[in-house]
Amino acid sequence: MSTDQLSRTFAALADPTRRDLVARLTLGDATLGELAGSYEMSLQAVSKHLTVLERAGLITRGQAGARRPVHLEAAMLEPLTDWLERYRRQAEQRFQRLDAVLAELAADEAYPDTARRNPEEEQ
Amino acid sequence: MSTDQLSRTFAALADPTRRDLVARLTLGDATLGELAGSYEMSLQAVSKHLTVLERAGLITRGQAGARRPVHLEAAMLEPLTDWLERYRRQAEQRFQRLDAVLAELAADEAYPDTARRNPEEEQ
DNA sequence: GCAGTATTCAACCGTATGGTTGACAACTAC
DNA sequence: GTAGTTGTCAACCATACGGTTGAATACTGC
Repeated sequence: MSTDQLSRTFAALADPTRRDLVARLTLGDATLGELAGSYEMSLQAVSKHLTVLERAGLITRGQAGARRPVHLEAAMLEPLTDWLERYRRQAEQRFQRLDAVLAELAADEAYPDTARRNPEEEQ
Repeated sequence: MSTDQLSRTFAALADPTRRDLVARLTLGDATLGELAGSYEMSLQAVSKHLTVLERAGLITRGQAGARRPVHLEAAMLEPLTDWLERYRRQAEQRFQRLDAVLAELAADEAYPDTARRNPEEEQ
């Protein structure tokens, strides 16, 4: 798993326990002990999951004495949606261009004298 | 890395090479050979990355003889944006509710006789 | 059929991941 | 201070991941 920010964040969400932690934290901050109660694994394992989320920037841990409330940094989800939307849109646009090409080919079929343009390869 | 669909898809995108492959494929289908030329790793390694993307449903491989054109299934990006948007929005709403609570506390400060409601814990 | 090209399969290697347990540290409260 | 609670650190283990190389398979074109 590579070390750049986007990779770390995608990787952090590639685990159902960590996604559940994020979902849980949208309802409000919580301590490790509170969170760990919901899972059938050791408290230390949950703490490791939180460390992964922290290194991805998705959470921060407060320092309120012995209790360290975990806080979700939901803004860090945006780069992911940005990336996903960018390429989904780009693929969609290409699909529309392909539709146009096919329509043009159909037109060529109907009027065979029309010049044919190269249908593949964009910048 | 757990085996559910969402986990597989997030995990598939948690690698810069695979994200680059997805980006590349938004421009059009390509064969393994064409794709592998762009990376400083063996053709077999790129093929493994494609297998990961395939198991996540993000690509399909055609069967046109010896050449097997790789096709992006951009629609499979949607469940990810859905998940991200859902929780980003949920966190945002909570933040707005928190703002409301703080405003209310400020009002209580100004008019101390107003009854105080429990500011924490939602469903 | 044969030569060449495109892709996959298999074995292997180093490192990262997700989990465990046990010991330690830090803070709270009496 | 001493106890108790909360969280972290460290060592360890099994398995998965990302890469390599070498061999095998599948198709094309003569």
